[in-house]
Amino acid sequence: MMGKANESEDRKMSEGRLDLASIEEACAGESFEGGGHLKKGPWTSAEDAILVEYVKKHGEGNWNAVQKHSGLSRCGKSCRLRWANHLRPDLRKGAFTPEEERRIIELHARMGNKWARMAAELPGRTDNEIKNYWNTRIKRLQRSGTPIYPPDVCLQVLNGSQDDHKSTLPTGDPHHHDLLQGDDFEIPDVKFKDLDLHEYLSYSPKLLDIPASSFLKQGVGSSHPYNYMFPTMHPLKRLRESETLFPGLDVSVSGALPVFNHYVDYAYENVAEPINLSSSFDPDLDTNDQLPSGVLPGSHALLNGNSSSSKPISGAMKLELPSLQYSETQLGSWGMPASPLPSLESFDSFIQSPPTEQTHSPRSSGLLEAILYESKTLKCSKNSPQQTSDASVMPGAVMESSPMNLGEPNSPLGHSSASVFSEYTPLSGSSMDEHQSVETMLGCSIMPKTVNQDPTHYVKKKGISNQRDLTRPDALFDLGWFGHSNEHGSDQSTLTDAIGALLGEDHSNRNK
DNA sequence: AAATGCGCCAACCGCCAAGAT
DNA sequence: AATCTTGGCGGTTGGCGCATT
Repeated sequence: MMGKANESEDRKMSEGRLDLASIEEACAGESFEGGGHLKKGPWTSAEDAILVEYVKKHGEGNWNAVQKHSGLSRCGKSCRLRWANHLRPDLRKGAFTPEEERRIIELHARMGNKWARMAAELPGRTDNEIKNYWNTRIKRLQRSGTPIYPPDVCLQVLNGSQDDHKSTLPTGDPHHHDLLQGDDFEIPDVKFKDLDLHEYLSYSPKLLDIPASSFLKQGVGSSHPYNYMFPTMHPLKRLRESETLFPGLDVSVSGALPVFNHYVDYAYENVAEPINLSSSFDPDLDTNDQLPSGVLPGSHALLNGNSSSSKPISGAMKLELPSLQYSETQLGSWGMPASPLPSLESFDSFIQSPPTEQTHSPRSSGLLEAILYESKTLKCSKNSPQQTSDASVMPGAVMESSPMNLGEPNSPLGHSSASVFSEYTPLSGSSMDEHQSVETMLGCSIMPKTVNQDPTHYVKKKGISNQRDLTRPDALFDLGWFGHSNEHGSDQSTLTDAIGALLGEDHSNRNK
């Protein structure tokens, strides 16, 4: 494009070869120079030269002074971007190497769309570059129906994040940064146990007839280069509200909702009344054709009271479906026995991937998150006296009576859970009133944990909450979802139970 | 050969946080 | 304390070039 046209010249100029004639030309060419009009659009080599010269003289920063000192009719912002993305001498040009690509995948798995932070991990690369790369890659995968994260990356992230977080703990090695280097957040007072994820996932091994560890590990070594387990998650935009949404709430708790952080966000945004949230998996509705019209299978109907549920699944759904690809073929490629796997429908009930065509969207909830979310909510539903569902009954039927499901066909909650989990981006802030609603909605109280007596502690610490990308696959670990037992001593067991129940449920359904 | 679609990527835009005034 | 300025970040746009039809 524009840049391409100037690419060669840009390179030349960025190498420091100034052409004074070009500079004059650039300045002269700006008829509006100094007139308050700032040029936009592609940079010319002459402009680049001016900027390079300016930076040589004055160094980086104070970009708004560029115009004043150099006569360049570009806003400071534009100058900064141009310098950072194209003129910096330490820039590394050219295509990403395979190592870099893998690194990007890993980083994205950990950080989400934190391009700048990712760029910091990739010397010579810019956030824009990475972002572009990722976006095009997403599109490609979207088209091909391939999940985003390779299983080995997922595993690495999962395992690695545990380590990483241990390292971020007060007792951890402060020099161990690895992929989390540059994270400006901490997890204060979060005590990780030597807990193996596999314990959780193997809680109900019968269920899949394979150890849950295999579940995760099967993907490693898959011959499928893009046999990814986790989909791309759209991290919350800036969940600034999160701090105020959960005032005084232990980050390990508020943060321990990564699975449905979008949901929470969403809920805060839209839920006016307390609602009962439980797993909405309805064993009786585990096939699409049995569903009431417009109702998505499983838990996702739960959140579907509205447009999503009322409109045809196809089409719009395509944009919201998880990128987890559960084609039998792919499952097989993960090395997992086909039969022991939960039926597609079963998994779909978790993650709302309609067992229809191979749909794909990188912008969707991940399997692990979905499972955990479901399990968590399931547990919550069991514990919540407000739940209309019998704990012994498969969760999900509840949703039929969910106000958001029945009463508000146009409620935004009608989004599929997948979309809610992964896609929904709040349009505005939320209120404390809504906070209350969500707690109720979740069907279980989110127990505040006084990690820091100052409820604004995390807010003050440059966005401990909002900077942490809760949608990252490892967010669970980051935030102590796994291996973190709060003082209520319930998280771990709760989760374990919930997963067990959930998996068991799934299992039972599979055997139907 | 022309039309169309898609990939790539530079640049812009809006928002936000931090610092300065 | 309020306002302004600056820099940074993430999302989006739009144009060029290539491939396909």
